[in-house]
Amino acid sequence: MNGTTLRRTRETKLTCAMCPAYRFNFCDVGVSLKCGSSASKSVPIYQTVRVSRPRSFILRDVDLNDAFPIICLGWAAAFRMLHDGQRQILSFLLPGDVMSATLLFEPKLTFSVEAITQVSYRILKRSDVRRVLRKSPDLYDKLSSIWIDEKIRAEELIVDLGRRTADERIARLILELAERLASRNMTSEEGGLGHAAVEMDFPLRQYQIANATGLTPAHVGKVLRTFHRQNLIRISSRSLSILDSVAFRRLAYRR
Amino acid sequence: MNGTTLRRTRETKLTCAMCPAYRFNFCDVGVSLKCGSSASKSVPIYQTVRVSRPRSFILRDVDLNDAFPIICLGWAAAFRMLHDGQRQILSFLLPGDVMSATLLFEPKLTFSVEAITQVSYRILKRSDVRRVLRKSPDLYDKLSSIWIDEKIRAEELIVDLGRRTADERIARLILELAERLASRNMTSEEGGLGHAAVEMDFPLRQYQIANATGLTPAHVGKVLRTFHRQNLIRISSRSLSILDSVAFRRLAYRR
DNA sequence: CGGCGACTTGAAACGTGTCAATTAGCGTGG
DNA sequence: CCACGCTAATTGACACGTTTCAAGTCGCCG
Repeated sequence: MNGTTLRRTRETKLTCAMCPAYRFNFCDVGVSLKCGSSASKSVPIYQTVRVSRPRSFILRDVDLNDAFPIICLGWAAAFRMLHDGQRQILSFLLPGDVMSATLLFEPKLTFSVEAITQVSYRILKRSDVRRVLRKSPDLYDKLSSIWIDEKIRAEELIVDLGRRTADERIARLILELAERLASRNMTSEEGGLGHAAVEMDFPLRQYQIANATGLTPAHVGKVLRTFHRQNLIRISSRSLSILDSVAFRRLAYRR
Repeated sequence: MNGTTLRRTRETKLTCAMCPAYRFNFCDVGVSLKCGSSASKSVPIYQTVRVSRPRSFILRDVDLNDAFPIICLGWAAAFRMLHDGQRQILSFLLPGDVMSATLLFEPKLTFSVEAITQVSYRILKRSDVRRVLRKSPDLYDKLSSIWIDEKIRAEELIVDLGRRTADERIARLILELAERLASRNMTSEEGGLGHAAVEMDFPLRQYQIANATGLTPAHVGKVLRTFHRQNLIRISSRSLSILDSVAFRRLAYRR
């Protein structure tokens, strides 16, 4: 049985040691909780690891469960659905991201999460996490950066949707993802001479970009095409390169 | 010296007992911290009370201070400013609202806050609040609802800006404010027979509605006018009535 | 090979923005 | 108390960006 024949969501034998988020040390949650940053001794946290296929749900907003899931591998999208079936993506989730920081406090979700690529994720028990937190409250401060980040990204998305053009929104989305991937060592420099290009995996479909930027798939396609023609970026086979990051950034920040 | 001749921001003798947020018992923060919901004895928290004039800054995003401010009276707006001077309002702040929940964890602001009406607010010392939190960590859960609310409203705004028309955005903003005011007993029923109208203070300028909904002042005016013509709402002298809340709600939620 | 989903492209429609001219409203100062 | 002056609201003509719709291509997987 290989990855592509996975049926639905299922549990695997994947351990933390195999998880890139943990290995590259950007899975702060796991590290904090297991190493017990305070003097308190390590508290055992029950974990399961699951794998979801592309386009399958990972969490539904109606579910009430005792889970605190963290992405180990792959991309996912947190989104809300409207009555008419339209979607608005609130954020893309990358390896090391907690799916929803609010789960620290309430077992309620404010959105659903869907796998974009194949996604493997660990599920900590919410009650375990809360128990650890209660034991060493200084962890609150460490974990607070998680939801502060969530909040900041949400606010930035509000500004994008409220006040920026399609070109700016798309450019900024790409740059945001590039930065988040870079901080995870998930980008590579293609050595151009004057200006090195940055390359990254980019599994997003145009309709997903549209759902994140409040645009139409058709229009996203047109904008990406103009970026391409201007030699700002190159997209091919689920991979994206920022060719002229100076010009691209100027476009995104409108100065 | 009366209220209208206030110069700039200044301190007053206003006490908590005079603050409507406290009196009506919707200032959860003050109540929790002072009553010490847990068994721990009440911890003294240093407070000052200030008054800001309309259109004056209450907090600047560049400030770094040790404050944890709570609105007692009046309306304010949390917003981000773009390079070109444009603004995007992230949320309106009403009596009882904490200005920024992130101040619980970091002395950094992600936005600025400006007074819309005259605003009186209490400033708790951040370090005091944190000390109390450390003493009784069960307060984290009580306070968590504050920033979960913040987050949910941010997400709803994202959906509005990304996926809804001007009419829907404006109608939903009005309904959101009506609900938040109602929960504070700050609305009144104008007894219509079949459908009672809901009336509330509404100090927002059209350009402020525009800055919150990602629209243009001119267009906001046109939409409000159509609402008026359809007898859905009535606006006069800083006061708004929802005349036909059924039809208005249908408009806002597009079914 | 067939079929489906994703992407491309273009024409036309639509919603919202832009701009400018005018009016209304309100606080301030004479 | 009135007049001034600023800010907000109103309105209309027009421009622009984005959507809508439809037709067609491409590539992948079964």
